[in-house]
Amino acid sequence: MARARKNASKAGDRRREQLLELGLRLFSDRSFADISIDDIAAAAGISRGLLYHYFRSKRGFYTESVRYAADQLVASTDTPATLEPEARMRAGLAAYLDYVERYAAAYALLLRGGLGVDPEVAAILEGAREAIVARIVREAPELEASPPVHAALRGWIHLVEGMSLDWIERRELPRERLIEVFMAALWSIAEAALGDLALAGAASART
Amino acid sequence: MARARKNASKAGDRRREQLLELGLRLFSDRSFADISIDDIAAAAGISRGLLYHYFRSKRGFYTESVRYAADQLVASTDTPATLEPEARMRAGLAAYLDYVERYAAAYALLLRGGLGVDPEVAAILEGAREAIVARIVREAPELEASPPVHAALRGWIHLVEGMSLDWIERRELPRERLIEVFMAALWSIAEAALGDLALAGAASART
DNA sequence: ACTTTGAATTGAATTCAATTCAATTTTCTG
DNA sequence: CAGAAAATTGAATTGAATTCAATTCAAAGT
Repeated sequence: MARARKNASKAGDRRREQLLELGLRLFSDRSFADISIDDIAAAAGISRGLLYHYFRSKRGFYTESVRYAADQLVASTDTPATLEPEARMRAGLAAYLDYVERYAAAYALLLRGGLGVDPEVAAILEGAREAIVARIVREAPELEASPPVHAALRGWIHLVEGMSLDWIERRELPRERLIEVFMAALWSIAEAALGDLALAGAASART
Repeated sequence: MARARKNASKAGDRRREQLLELGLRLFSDRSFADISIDDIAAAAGISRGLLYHYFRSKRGFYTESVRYAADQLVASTDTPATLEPEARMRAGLAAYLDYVERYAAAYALLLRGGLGVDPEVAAILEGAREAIVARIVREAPELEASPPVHAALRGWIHLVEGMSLDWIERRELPRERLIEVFMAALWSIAEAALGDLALAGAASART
């Protein structure tokens, strides 16, 4: 029975995941309100009721789809610890844009959730941002972990998110330039948040 | 009858506006889904049906509340044309933060699309951003209206929005420093978007 | 003052979609 | 194979949004 449970649960997990991937696609095409449980069930080729076996509610399904995308994103931007801080930062941004490009729909879903939405979705997004901020602070020796730096980094992430979203829609900047914008903004924002010269050494050192 | 029409319509508009203000308050406390038409009607002291006299639907009511807040925000950040460009920019940001502080709830509502963010709400936000970008370009002589500059400015607005939202919740930075961060970020982002030295003169001139 | 007209207002009736649940089938294990 | 647990279904329920026919109200013209 132990194995049964385990197998069953493994099969169940796979199915769950397939459903979440479907959710990603559906919710990035049409809005939450425009999609009914029946639509989802039909698209998945299962019954209405089975969806409730896997997910608490329609909203729960949406929430989990968002969480799924957020986890993917955070995981896919992890970078090798062997790189120098600045190179590592660039590598992280490149990986971020890779994700944005490859899973444009999932990324849009994630951010279309908006800056807030319902508390649970907001918490998921906040968690993803916090994970990225924590990683940057851990990796960038010249940024001390003070509240101003945190505020600056969170702001910077909003910039990255907003410009990335625009980028997949309009392609107004070449990819490399976009990364340059992110790098330049990161330093100037952190510097300004701390006060005039606190980071001057580090900032000019990088040039 | 001409006067009757006009009066009637004027009274109707006033009422509509009161309802929208109520909507602003309600929707920033609880989420769209958590508030029923009956809740709204009860809070307004009117009947369910009358709400449908003034607004197409529950969603329509929400959408118009958002539009109302967006218009307020854009209007309240207009600045006197008599100021020098940089001072004008600072004045605009100060006005922006004034709005954010005074109408924190409305501001939060604005940036929270709502579950799944329907296209109409997204369009309202996009429109508000575009209005602000257009104003900045019009007022800042050193920014030519090229696609890269537009992309940079839209990104910068996301930064401003995100940090402002954080700011009212956590107050990690003093107001003046926040404005400094915005100013510093604006130049470095625009500069980086254009390419290495295009704005160098203007950027250092401001210091 | 009186009638007409259209807007404001109501609440009961309808509709539509989410959720629940008891029953059935499938899948695994001993 | 028996029998338990999980997967799966669809009919029944529920709750909230929307519609609408009826009523009140306020202003305008006569």
